[in-house]
Amino acid sequence: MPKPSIIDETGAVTALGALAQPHRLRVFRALIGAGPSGQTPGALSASLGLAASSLSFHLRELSHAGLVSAERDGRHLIYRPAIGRMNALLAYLTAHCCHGAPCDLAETAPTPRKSRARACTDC
Amino acid sequence: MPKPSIIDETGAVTALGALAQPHRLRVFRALIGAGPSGQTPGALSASLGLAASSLSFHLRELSHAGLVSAERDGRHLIYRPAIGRMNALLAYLTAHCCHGAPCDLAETAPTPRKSRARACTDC
DNA sequence: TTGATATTTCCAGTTTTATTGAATTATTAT
DNA sequence: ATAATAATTCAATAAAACTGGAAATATCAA
Repeated sequence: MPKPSIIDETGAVTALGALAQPHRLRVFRALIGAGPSGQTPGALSASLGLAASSLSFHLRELSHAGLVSAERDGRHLIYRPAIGRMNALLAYLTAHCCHGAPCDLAETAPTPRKSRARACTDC
Repeated sequence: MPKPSIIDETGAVTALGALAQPHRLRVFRALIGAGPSGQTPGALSASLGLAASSLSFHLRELSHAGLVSAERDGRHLIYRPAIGRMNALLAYLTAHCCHGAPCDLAETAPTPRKSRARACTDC
């Protein structure tokens, strides 16, 4: 189970910024699609049509935001999505920015009897 | 009930970018906190300590992303959060960027019997 | 109409992002 | 050792974002 960490405002801004770029969102989605086995920059570069140096720049942004991790395997690097971090971002947005309706999925799910998370933690 | 619209990749990038700035995230959160009655730029400017022109710039970004709406009331403008759009963004991220665990809140909720939304719609 | 208030638009300056090719580092194979 | 592969870092540049003051716009009040 991915670590259920929490993210603070600064972290949320950084993570949002990391995803707020067409190429980077594609890279991240590709890694999500790849699953736990991850993908190498070479493969991403080929499938997304990005210059190696440009891709490297974007991977660094994602990594800095904590949304991906990298591990060396021989002369390859393997990048993997940090799902726990993504969930933390979603949880932050749901808690602080989504008054009234946590998220569409939860909306159709039956309300848990115990403590349904309040929409906006601040107010 | 806020319109359950959907958002495409471009829209998601724009919305993410709108929230990926400290001042704008604060502005948006303040509007969420204000609820349906909204807030005027003057009030936001005062409470957040932003220059009027700077705030106006940020409100335009949020508005352009569809995350807030504005209505004139006398010589005031009233900005309100577009919760439906925010939910659409959350839904997009959950569907496309959150393999394995839709979101922390849903995680603790009982799984609906019918069709639990697949984690990643693409893959 | 004149004046005051609320807000946006315009503008100039600064900072941050993104892109590309060349150089560099790391690893493997011969 | 040498060459080849995988990826990053560096440097230069172009484009976009952010800021704050001044000017413009819209509305209300006297």
